Amino acid sequence: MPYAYEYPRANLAVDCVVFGLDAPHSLKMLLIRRDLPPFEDRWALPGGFVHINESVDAAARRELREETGLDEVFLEQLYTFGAVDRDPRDRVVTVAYYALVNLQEHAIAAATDAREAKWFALDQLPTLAFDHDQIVAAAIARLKGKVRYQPIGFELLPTKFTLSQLQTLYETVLGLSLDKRNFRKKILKMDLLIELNETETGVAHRAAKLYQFDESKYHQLAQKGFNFEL
Amino acid sequence: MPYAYEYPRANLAVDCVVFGLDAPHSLKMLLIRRDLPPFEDRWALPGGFVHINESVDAAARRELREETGLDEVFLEQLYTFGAVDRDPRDRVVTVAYYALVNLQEHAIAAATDAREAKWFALDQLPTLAFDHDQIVAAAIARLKGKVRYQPIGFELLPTKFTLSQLQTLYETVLGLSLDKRNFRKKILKMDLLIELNETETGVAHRAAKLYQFDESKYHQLAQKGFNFEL
DNA sequence: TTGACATAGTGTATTTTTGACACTAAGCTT
DNA sequence: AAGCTTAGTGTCAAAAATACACTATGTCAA
Repeated sequence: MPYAYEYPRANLAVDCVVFGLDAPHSLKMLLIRRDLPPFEDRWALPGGFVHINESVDAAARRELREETGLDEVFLEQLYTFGAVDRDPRDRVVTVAYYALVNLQEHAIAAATDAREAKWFALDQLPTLAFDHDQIVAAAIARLKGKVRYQPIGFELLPTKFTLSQLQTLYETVLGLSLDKRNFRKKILKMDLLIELNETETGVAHRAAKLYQFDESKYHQLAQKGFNFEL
Repeated sequence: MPYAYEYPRANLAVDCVVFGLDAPHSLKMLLIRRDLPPFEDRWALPGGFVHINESVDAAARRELREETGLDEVFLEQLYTFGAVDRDPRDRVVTVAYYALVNLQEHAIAAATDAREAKWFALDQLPTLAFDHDQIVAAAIARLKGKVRYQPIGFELLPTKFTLSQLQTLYETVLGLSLDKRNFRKKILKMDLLIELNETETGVAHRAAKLYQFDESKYHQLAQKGFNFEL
C-alpha cells in the first residue's frame, strides 16, 4: 500500500454510455459484461479508474478504447455521480460520459479485451451493475434534450447520408414522427447540408441523394449566434 | 499518513459558482479570498474537499454553507473539471456546482469564516485562483442557456416580484432587451404566475402588482411535457 | 393642491413560422 | 412492362412572434 494520504480519498472513475444507430429505427447501447466482483457477470457501462497522471477526459477516452475498441468518436461529459454507497466495496465517484458512434464506420467492436461486449436496444436493456441504470437514464434524457438544439445527431450517421436517414434518426431519438415535407424544408433552410452528386446504392427503389453535414459552416454560424433547432 | 491505497488517488473537491441578482440590471457572483496557499490572497470560488462519508452533492451544500452562510438555495451540478495540472500542488479533480440566490431574502452573507467574502459584478471579476475563470465561464454559459428553457430565473428573485423585475432579470441574464407588452403576454399565457392582491411599496411612482411563481402547477405541467420557454 | 415625474399597464395589425396534407418521379424486381 | 417501394415536391390555414404608443396611477416637490 505505497500511497498514503492524511485524509481518506475516494476512488475516481469514468463510465461511458455509448449510443449507436443500427438499422433504421433502432438506437442501441454498448455494454460490457463484468468479469470481476462486485456485480461479477452483470452487464455494465464501459469504464474504469482515472489514472493519476491523466485528465478525466483522457481517462474516458482511454477506457472507451480499451474496453470497446472505439476511438475518435464524439464523447462528451454527462454528469458526475457521487452518492456515498454507489459502490458497495469502496467509495467511488464516477464521472459519466456519453459517446455517439456511427455503426457503419466504426465496426461493431465486440470483445476487445477478454470481456464480452454487446449492443442492446434501448428498450431491452438488462439491469445494470452499480447505479448504471441511473446513469443510462440521465444519458438518454441528455441525448433527447440536446439533439434538438445542437447538431449532434450527425455523429450517429455515416458521413454521407440521405434525408430520410436523417429524419428517421430524429424520429427514433425523439420518439415521435415528423412530416417529411416539413422536415426537409426546415433542415434544408438551415443551409448546413452539402448536397452531394451521389445517390444511395444497393436499394431496391429510387435512390436518394446523399448529403453531408457542413461542419465548418456550422461553426461559423454558431459563433454568430445561430441556433440549430430541430 | 494513516490512509494508504494500492494506487495513487486524486483529491476530490467541489466548487460553487454563486449567482445573485442585485439592484436591477446587475448580476453578481460571490467570491472568497483564499487564506492559504496555493493562490493565497487570490479570489476564488467557495469550495473545498469532499469528505469520505458524504455525497458530492452534500459536500457542495456543506461548503456553501460553511464558506458563505447560504443554505437552502438552488444548487445544481455544472461540470467536472479534471485536468491534471489544475492544482499546482496535488492532483485535484473538482465537481463544479452553480447556485442561484435571491439577495433580498438571503442576507449578504459576508465573511462567515475568517475568510473575506464579496459580491462582484460579472463584468468586474478579478482573475481567479486555479482554473476558476474557466469554471465561471462555463457557469455563465449554462445559466444563459438554461434560463430560457427552465424557470430557474425565479430563484434569483424574491418570492413576490413584479413583472418588470422579472423582465429586467431576463434582460440582464440574456443580455438583450425585450418588448414589455410581448413579454407580459407570453409569460402570463403560460399561466404559471399567481397574481397577488398586493402591490409594490416604497417606490416613487405607480406601484406594480406583485406575482408569485406557481411551483406546483409548473411541476404538473412539466410532467405532461410542457416546456417553459423564454 | 396641483403639476411634474416615473413607471405600470394595455391592444392591434403585420409578418413569420408552423403544421396539415397527396400526388408524381425514379429505380429495381419479377 | 407491370408492380412495388421509397424519393421528392408546394400550397393553404392557423398560430406565434414582432413592432409599436398611449393612458393610468402613484409619489414628490413647489
